[in-house]
Amino acid sequence: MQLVEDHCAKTGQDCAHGRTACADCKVRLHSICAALEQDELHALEALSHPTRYGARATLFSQDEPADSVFNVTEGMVRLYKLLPDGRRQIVGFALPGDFLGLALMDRFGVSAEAVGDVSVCRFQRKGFAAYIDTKPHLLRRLHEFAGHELSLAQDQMVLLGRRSAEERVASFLVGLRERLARIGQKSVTLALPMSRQDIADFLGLTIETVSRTMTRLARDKAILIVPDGVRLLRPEHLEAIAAR
Amino acid sequence: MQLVEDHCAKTGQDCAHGRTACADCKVRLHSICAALEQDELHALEALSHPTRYGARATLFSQDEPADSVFNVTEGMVRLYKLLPDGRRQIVGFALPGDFLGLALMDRFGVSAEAVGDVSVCRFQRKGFAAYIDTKPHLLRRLHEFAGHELSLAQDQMVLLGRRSAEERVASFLVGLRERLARIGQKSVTLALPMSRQDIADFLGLTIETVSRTMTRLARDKAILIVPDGVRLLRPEHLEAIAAR
DNA sequence: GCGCGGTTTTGACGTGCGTCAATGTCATGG
DNA sequence: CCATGACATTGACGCACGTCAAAACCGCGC
Repeated sequence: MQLVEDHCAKTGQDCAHGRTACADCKVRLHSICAALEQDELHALEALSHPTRYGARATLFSQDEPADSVFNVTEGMVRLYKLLPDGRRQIVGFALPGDFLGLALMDRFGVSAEAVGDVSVCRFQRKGFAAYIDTKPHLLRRLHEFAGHELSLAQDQMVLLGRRSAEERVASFLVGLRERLARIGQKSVTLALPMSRQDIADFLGLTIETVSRTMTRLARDKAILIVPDGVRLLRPEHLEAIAAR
Repeated sequence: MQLVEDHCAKTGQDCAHGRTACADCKVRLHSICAALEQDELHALEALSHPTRYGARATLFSQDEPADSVFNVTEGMVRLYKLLPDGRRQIVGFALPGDFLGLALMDRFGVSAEAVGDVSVCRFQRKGFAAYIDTKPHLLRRLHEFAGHELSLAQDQMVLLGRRSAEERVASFLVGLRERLARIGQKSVTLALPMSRQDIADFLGLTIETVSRTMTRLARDKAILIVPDGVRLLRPEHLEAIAAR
């Protein structure tokens, strides 16, 4: 996943580090931009509709026709499924550089909401697909990306099916840290813009269990709970719990 | 997912119905063969190494280099992940027509074992990739297939994170029935070649809970437990529980 | 038939996490 | 400054599912 670095080295821009979008590359195709030449990037950008969403805004919702594809450029998006009785499972959080609705047919099957304020590049599905058809190597890249997502989903299955509350919370923190590091934020202090309810719905727990578990980790000096986030005091310890 | 039907109508063979492979199509590309012309199918078949595995044989295992791609033609394969302490999560069961190792990079991250006896077409990853590069429409198909798998994985996350034991078992039975129906076995009597331990590890439960839950469903006359399988007596009832 | 090993079922009991409810924290706004 | 409301934490308690252990079942070989 050094792809952005590649691209940035090539263009001399720092679109990877979360500050601004490239002057020549508003679209944040972190995981695939290295496969694209400059003119291809521009072509893709020309197709995109840059859009902003406020906190809690809905990008799309399950069972609705999926006529758009999104590339997140700023902020965080929660992807979730609702059961008829209101139970919710968050199936993922999308960060800058992530694609939404890529590997989809005609329905999403998943809903997406902005966690805080969010910027995206939206594409008409049809136009996007048509462009991709002209760039086979780009399609391969997208396919690899889908494989990566599938692998994350499988890890999440293990977490939900077989791990204790403590292991879930530790994996969550460590996993988030890794993802943030990959897009240029390598701090040991993690921003957690999502609510405890979101974390609980992601980890298959309740608010209370998440809260108690974090308190316990804090008591053990593994983390420090700060406003809107967490500082990892003993990342090795968390990793040990997560890898268990 | 009527694709096999399309292909079979075209070729006049009945490769879809689980009896034999097509005379002209040993490879069972259920989900993609409709995208292929006859000569393309033959080209693909020429690349394949038909292989048989006995019960419990390992097709590949997590952390091992993934140099092959598999197309299941007969039998059932369990895909699972192991935690260091031996806990196991089955992330899926592969049926005839399914691909294994498709959307993968250099490692599988997942292990695969034959449940009973299994036949597959194995491909060298490199050769397979090279062939696919010459057929962009085939790659698109594979990509759609990956999207379908991702969607199944997300459903499984909801199941593991938010559903009761009864809901898990009912969804499992109904889901398996649907998948079997799609490959031509439309009976209300399901073969369950996998052990209770497998079912438990798939559903994030224990053997005992699976057993008790099935017994309860049987007492309620929703199912009838038969040797190595289950007959669905009131599928609507199960579907109601599963959809809940 | 009988014994044997593996799997499944059943029962009695334990516990990790869920539920319910009270309390604390913090931002917002009058 | 206090009132308000949203969210997070904490505590007391309950329950669905896990654990442990004892049958029961089911080929399979002799």
